[in-house]
Amino acid sequence: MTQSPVPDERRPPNPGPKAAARNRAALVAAAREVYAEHGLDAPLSAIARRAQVGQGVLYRHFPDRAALSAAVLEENVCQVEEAAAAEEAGLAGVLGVLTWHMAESAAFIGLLHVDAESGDSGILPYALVLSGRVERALRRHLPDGHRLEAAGDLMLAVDMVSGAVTGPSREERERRALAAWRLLGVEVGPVRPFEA
Amino acid sequence: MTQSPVPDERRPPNPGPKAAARNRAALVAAAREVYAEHGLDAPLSAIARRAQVGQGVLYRHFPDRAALSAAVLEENVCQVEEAAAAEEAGLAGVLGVLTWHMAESAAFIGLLHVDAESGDSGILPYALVLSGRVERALRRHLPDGHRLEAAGDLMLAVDMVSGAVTGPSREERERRALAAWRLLGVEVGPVRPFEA
Amino acid sequence: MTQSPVPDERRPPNPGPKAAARNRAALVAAAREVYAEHGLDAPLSAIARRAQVGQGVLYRHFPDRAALSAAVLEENVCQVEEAAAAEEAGLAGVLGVLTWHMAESAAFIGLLHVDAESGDSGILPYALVLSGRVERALRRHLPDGHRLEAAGDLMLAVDMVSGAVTGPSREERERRALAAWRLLGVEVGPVRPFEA
Amino acid sequence: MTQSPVPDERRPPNPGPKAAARNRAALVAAAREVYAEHGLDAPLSAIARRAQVGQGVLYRHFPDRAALSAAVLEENVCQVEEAAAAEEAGLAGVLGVLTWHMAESAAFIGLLHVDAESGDSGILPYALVLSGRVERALRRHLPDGHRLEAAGDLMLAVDMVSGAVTGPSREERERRALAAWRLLGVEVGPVRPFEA
DNA sequence: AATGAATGAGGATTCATTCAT
DNA sequence: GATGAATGAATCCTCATTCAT
Repeated sequence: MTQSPVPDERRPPNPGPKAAARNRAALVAAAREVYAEHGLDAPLSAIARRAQVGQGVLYRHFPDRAALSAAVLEENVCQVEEAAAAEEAGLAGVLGVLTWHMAESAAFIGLLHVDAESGDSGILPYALVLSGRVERALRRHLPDGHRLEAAGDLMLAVDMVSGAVTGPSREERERRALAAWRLLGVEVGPVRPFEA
Repeated sequence: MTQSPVPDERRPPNPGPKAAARNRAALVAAAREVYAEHGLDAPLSAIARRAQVGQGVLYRHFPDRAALSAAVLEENVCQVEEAAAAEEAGLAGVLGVLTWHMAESAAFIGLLHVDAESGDSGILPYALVLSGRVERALRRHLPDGHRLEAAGDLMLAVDMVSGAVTGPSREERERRALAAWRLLGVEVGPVRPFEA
Repeated sequence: MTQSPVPDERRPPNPGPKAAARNRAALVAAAREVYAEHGLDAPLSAIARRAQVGQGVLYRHFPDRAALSAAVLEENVCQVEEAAAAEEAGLAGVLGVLTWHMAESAAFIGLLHVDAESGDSGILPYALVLSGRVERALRRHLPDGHRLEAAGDLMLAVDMVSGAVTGPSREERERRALAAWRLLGVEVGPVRPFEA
Repeated sequence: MTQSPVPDERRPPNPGPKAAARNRAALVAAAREVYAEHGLDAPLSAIARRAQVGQGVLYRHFPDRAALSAAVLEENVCQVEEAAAAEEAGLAGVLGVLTWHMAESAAFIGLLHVDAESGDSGILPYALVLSGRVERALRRHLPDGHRLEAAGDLMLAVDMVSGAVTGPSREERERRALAAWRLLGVEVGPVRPFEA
């Protein structure tokens, strides 16, 4: 029983390969939104729909669910790295950017925690890599003798804060994140995206 | 021709209403196990199967998924309350019991966080109630001037620790929880269930 | 993202467990028909539809595609065995029944050949068992000195005949099967189902 | 500012119409391999990929799935015809070549049987043509009074043998083909491709 | 003429939920 | 009150086919 789509009198226009890059970007953006609204288990079809793209396109760009989440997270991590690269940024500044992402999107919160939740997850190894990149970005600005200097403490703190960031609204999430950093005795700069 | 009360060997003997309580308990226990293994999204059918009970029984006792999770969490909270009721327990002691539950089960970790993740959730109000009960249990042993004394800080800390408790193994989870409490500058007693 | 079917104001009646046996039979019958019309790769949904049964029921009774095909084939093999068990039947008689099934259904033709075609197939082991049962049924009536007496020749001949049985119509298939047996120098009795 | 005819390194150099023939050949070869490995239902995309060719090229050369299979079969049939054309070849010799192809490729086995299996198939008429060509090639060497001389018997025998050729390995297939010819009382020459 | 991205229908499979027995 | 079968919607994923470049 071979597949045979309807003889197809009327097909939507095929925008051609030019759309490839646009589609990829649209998918990542859509994923970010959908993840934020419905969590990481949102149906892939919803993401494709929001990106105004066929399901097949999603699969072409991201072979599986993990690849898509990874792409979203990757973007966030890049922003943090760029913030760290700006020489004038102090630790507080970089943490501000990091915190902004935490408040912005439930996805970011969840993605750094994949390790525990899913045994099946193919994100795991990649999440570790990203986690390492975040750690390096932060540690670069960590003053000697800082209370999170000991090995492991820095990322544990990040985990703790992101774990505490729950709440239905963006504002509530930001409020909780700041309170969490305060409890840890860490100063955080203005909560904002990098250079936006 | 007398009527023969043969128990109809094709059907299990009707256990009578006595079984009701046993079933409920079996379901909660099964749910706890299944949640720990497969997370909170585990199929309900798996829980019924593990409890050796028909699917209908599950629905009789718990009208929806939320009710079942709530029942599991309820048990944990009770243990914490009992620990707090034991006069000799200090804050550290109660936190030890709380931490034990966090390490024991991924379910417990997740359940106090439902508020943010699920818009559909009917657990929310109940989770708040339980959260309040945990807070009262802890606050009862909170010495004056403790660094978590300010309103909100106590449960925020609990959230932070439980948010940091990720890791595939029980041991790893316990290790992370203790490290998290240490970062918060809070002393924790022996990690153990209440009176076991 | 949990599954949540429409709140469901109107559901078709649930016939209750009584229907289980009827459903299983309906599925096998439907499968036989659909296989005959569309081949072994026919969509399972078509079979469920023809059986007037939900897709889930199909999966409850037959965990995978192979299990369903096996059930169909099993029935055919049983008929051949019963034909062989009837003492008065000679080899020709049993071959007549076997040939009837070959002509009747493309499924039967294909199922004894699964070994080669599909690497993934879970039918394979079961097909071997069934093949053995057919062989024993036939060999029981094989006179000493018959030209197919040597090991392997009997089932090879069956394979050859069933392999030759192609043709869009039942009649064409029967004609070809008989011609094939004749080429092999084997006499075949009346082509008919067992006791029908 | 002269216009620089840099070949635009991002695009493969336009191979010109020369490539057309090469592509066609590559597709047929790829199809042969893929069919052998995955059966006749293998995805067309896999064939295009194996041929190192875009999907569009496949459609340019072969308007549908049937056309591609036909092309593969066509090549086989040509070999048989060439074998028959070599005067010194006896029937046994030609059958040897035919048998080699049967053993070589599951595709060849299947292709002569398309008539029955697929209602949709556009191959059917072409398969008949090819079947006729094979028959003429063989009959040319059929001695008077041969047991397959009667109309229809010759190709029926071919069908029977090819139908019996199942088995996962090339060797197993060859063994079965030879056993089948033996059962039919037909002598077969060395199993080999034509002039290779 | 070649490329390979986009499209979207279709098939497999899983589960929440109902309900006859 | 328990059982567990039936239902079918929803999701995942795969491909045949088209077509802009």
